[in-house]
Amino acid sequence: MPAERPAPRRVTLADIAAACGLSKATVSLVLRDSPLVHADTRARVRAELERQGYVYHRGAASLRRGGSNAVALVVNDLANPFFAEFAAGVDAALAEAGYVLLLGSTGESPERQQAVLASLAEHGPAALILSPAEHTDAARLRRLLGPRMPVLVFNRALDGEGAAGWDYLALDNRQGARLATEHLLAQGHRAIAFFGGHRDSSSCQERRAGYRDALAAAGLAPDPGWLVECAPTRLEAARQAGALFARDPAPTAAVCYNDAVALGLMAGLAARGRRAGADFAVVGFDDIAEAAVAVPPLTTVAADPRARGLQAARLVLTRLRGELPPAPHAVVAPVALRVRRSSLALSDSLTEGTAA
Amino acid sequence: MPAERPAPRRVTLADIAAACGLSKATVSLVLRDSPLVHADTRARVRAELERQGYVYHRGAASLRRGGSNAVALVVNDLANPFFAEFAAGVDAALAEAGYVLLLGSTGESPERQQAVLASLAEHGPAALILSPAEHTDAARLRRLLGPRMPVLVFNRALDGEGAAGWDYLALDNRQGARLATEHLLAQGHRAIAFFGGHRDSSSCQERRAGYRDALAAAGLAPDPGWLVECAPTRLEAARQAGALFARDPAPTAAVCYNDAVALGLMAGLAARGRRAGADFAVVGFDDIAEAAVAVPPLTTVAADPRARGLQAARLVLTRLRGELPPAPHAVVAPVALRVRRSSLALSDSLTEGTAA
DNA sequence: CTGAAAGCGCTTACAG
DNA sequence: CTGAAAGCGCTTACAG
Repeated sequence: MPAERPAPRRVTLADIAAACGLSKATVSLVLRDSPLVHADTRARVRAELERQGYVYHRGAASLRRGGSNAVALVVNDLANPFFAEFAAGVDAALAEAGYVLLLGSTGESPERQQAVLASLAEHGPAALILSPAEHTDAARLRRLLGPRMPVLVFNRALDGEGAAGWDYLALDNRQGARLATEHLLAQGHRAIAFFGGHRDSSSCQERRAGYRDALAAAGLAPDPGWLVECAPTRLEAARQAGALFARDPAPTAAVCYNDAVALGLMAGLAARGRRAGADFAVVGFDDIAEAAVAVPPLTTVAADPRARGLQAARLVLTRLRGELPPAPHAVVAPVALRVRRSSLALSDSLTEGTAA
Repeated sequence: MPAERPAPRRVTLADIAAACGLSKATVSLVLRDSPLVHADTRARVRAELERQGYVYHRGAASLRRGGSNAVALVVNDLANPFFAEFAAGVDAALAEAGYVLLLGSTGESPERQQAVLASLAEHGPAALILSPAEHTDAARLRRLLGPRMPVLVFNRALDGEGAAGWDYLALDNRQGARLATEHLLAQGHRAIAFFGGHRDSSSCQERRAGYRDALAAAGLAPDPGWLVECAPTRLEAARQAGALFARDPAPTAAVCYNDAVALGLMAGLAARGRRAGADFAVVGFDDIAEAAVAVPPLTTVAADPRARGLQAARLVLTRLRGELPPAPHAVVAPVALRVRRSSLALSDSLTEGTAA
């Protein structure tokens, strides 16, 4: 920006010190509320700081001290409500603690993830909260981040040597899928599919395990044809809906990998003349905002992403304060079933109930 | 993080220089791809950089050069899909240009906004993209940000001296509301309300102006009772729905301040036994994801927040390159009507059409 | 094509 | 309670 006046130099500690007839050292102590400084001096400095519109230069301070009040957050897709709410939670907790958020997103690409992290790492964040892209190579990540950066892995497990020593916050995927499946069993469904997700992602594996747990506890074995993979997006789910009915006996209900898939499935069912909640029961996972306003409203497993974000940030802050044991800390966040109308028993009708 | 080994000192330019038998200056030149350096030297340095896992220290570089590759983005609420998608667009464009995103959110509180900006400013971002909180005091903001920070104000106009010289990117609110209103007129509605928003926000004023434009062009004057204020949230809108029917003649359609309000109104209508799209026509503004899956699908004005984010970031990057005229640059982004089923003429039925 | 030196704005022992 | 000096890791003229 071309300025009229010849670039009004930035106000520094030296300016304040000179104006007060003090040394930079003393002004610096005032800035950090040192009790060493005489109250009168402090007041004088404070006034001058204010008068000149001084802005602290954190870069310089970080350089000198070797530290930073920035925390990096890298998610897959900020436009995904799950991650947006997660990020909002992280941001709130960090801001409260006086930290600043450096944000990046990867679009599920390990390559972009590497590039984004390299760029963020140059800013020397105090810690990293990472929701890893699919097929992340932990060893490669570790090479980039070095041995000392505190890392909290969120949502998807990272295996191998690389991830050793990194903290981990996950949803209780297994329990969530178990609850979802039990709910359908309780409504009389016996032929229950698990729909969507990629088999090789840790969260999908865990959710499938919970699904199997519940079936096994009910003495049922899932028909292999009831395990349908698809990308965790609405569009793909709508396209794959037909795969559920390829076999005989076809399922009468499905536990879905997540809400996006569940909503896509509901659209796919409609396109086939089937009504979710009436002809076919559906349960999702995540409880995104749309779940409540879908028609019929979607029964789902609530992950409370904002609470997860707060939790993640607090974990990291605790780690930074050195108050966490050195061993990697793994936390599994509880999850709850939110029952709505997409998962009625086959015999129930949808004509009851009121509009959303 | 307590480390086993006694804190393996960070690798610096000096280390690389020493290992290569060169000076720091030369290594620094290699880092910035200076053509001055001999190709062999460059290769040698590159290899050593890689071997030692060197990480550039941008803080130090910024301190010396006086510049930064960070851009700050401050929005009202990251959990709001409109802002989440906007932020995703900003992030994508910045990352592509090698910039890094510093994120903050204000929750519509001018106090928090002031605090968040103060915190971000200490990191010396190259520029700021700000979607201001309601009732922002531009002069106060200016005092905090100083005279030199390039600022792009998004979405809501800031008035007074304070905002002088700041760039501005807005939606074409007036035109959007006009399109929405014309659409309802074309379907035969004559008694059309403007529902939701706060009268004192610039975007609400603009949208109301577009609404009046369209009515005036059709030779109609809005009944004052058809201008209903309410907070731009779903819940408040649902509560206020009744206010539309307080007067006689009651409107048969409403242009809503945004989609959240429109969805709330649809729920409020349902609670009163009226069906949106059949008994009462509704149009929204924003085209959030839920608009397409609502029942009936919501006709709305598409703002394409992701595209706005890309646009905002590009504007700022152009400004930083000094390629924009010094005068403040104001851009009004076009907006388009997305016709769906919530805005049918009263006579139409909802039984036609296929599922979303 | 490469090096020696100064300096960006802060903080931190160390004196006094 | 306050000050002088060194140094964090880089870049930038200036020499050569």
